[in-house]
Amino acid sequence: MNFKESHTLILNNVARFIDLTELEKQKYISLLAEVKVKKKAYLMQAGEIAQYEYFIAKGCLKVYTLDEDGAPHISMFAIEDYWTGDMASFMTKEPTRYFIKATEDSELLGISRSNYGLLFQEIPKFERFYRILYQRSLISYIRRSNHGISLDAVERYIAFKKKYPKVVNRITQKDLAAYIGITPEFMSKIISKVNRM
Amino acid sequence: MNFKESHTLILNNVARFIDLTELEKQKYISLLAEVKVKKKAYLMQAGEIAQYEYFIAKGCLKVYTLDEDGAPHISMFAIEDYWTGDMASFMTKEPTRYFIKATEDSELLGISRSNYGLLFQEIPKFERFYRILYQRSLISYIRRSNHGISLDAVERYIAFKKKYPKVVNRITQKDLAAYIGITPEFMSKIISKVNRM
DNA sequence: TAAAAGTCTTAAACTAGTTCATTTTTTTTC
DNA sequence: GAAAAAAAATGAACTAGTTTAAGACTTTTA
Repeated sequence: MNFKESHTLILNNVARFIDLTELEKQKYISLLAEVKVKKKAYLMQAGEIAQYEYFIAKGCLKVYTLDEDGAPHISMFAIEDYWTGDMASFMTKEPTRYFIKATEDSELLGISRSNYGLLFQEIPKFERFYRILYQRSLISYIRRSNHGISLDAVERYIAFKKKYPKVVNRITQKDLAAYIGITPEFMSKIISKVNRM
Repeated sequence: MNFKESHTLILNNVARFIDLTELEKQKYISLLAEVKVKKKAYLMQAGEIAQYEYFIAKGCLKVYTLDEDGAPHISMFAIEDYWTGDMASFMTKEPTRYFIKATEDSELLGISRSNYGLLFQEIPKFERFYRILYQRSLISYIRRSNHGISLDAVERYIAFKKKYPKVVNRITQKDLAAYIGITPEFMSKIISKVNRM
């Protein structure tokens, strides 16, 4: 994939909520950095300060923390047409507690902190874009955290498969367990149980 | 409390992120509805379509869903200077799955769906206000959903007490259990255990 | 201010999910 | 394409949190 394609993708993503003139499109693209991450490479590691927010043009990454026992907790799988990063660290400049690791060769577009600030000055419409983007993210986070509490592990697995059917086939069972919030052993049990149903 | 006080509160809240002229302040206030809810009364019930987003000037409310077994899961306690409602239902006009019930006599300011739309037309600065508000909510939701997964019940209780020391004394142990995600019986055990430490 | 309703405590039996240990299968790497 | 590394499956012993039940304490309401 050349960068023309990733630019088209991100412009289509933005066009969901705001209309940009040709000039604004060019300006926006000029504020983005092109980033490639090989499978198993890290885009971010705990302790660093997040310098970019990312749009994924191609590939798949897992976003996770490690608890005190060193066990990973995956908070999201980021694929094409999604946004990722650690907004808390990006905004506050505090060190992140997240790792972001590519599970496939991936191509991203990143916006730096200073360009993120510039963007609102130069194209105020982007306040609206991000207002709507964050509003929608908030809605889906709230839904998800409710599911996390009120459903048992089997139901959470079935809900994930239903909501992200394409993702299930691109990730390992172990990573899925770390996302669902159970051990790989129990995940294995669940899957063979669900398949038998 | 008369409404002047609640207006001052909401304007101070908004002033955290944007500056308004006197005229804009008046315009904004004119778009808000004054709402009072008595203790134990509902601000919202599952099945309704959310018509307002609310700012709490005074009081305390619990936001919760009921699972298939009829057990409540509290997703937040909303107190003075916080915002509440069901944004998903407010935005999509789908019926809400939430109940919002006052745990104390409360006074709120509500913005209707049509006024929310108007607000952005009349005072575009509010795109920025909500962009930042949602961004910060998102950050705290992400933090919280991570805690929910990686901490055990005792740790979740201690974290809640530390983060919201004023709220703990205003709610019942039963409601706290429904928020932490455990049974009231186990909550009772935890509290006597933590007090003995 | 008495009775009713709701909340809190305690304890024993139970269950969803963990831990640990071993074997089989799949994927990666040279 | 063989060897090494990682992922998946299986099973037995274990634990954090649930369920059920019953009595004590507090708050609400008439």
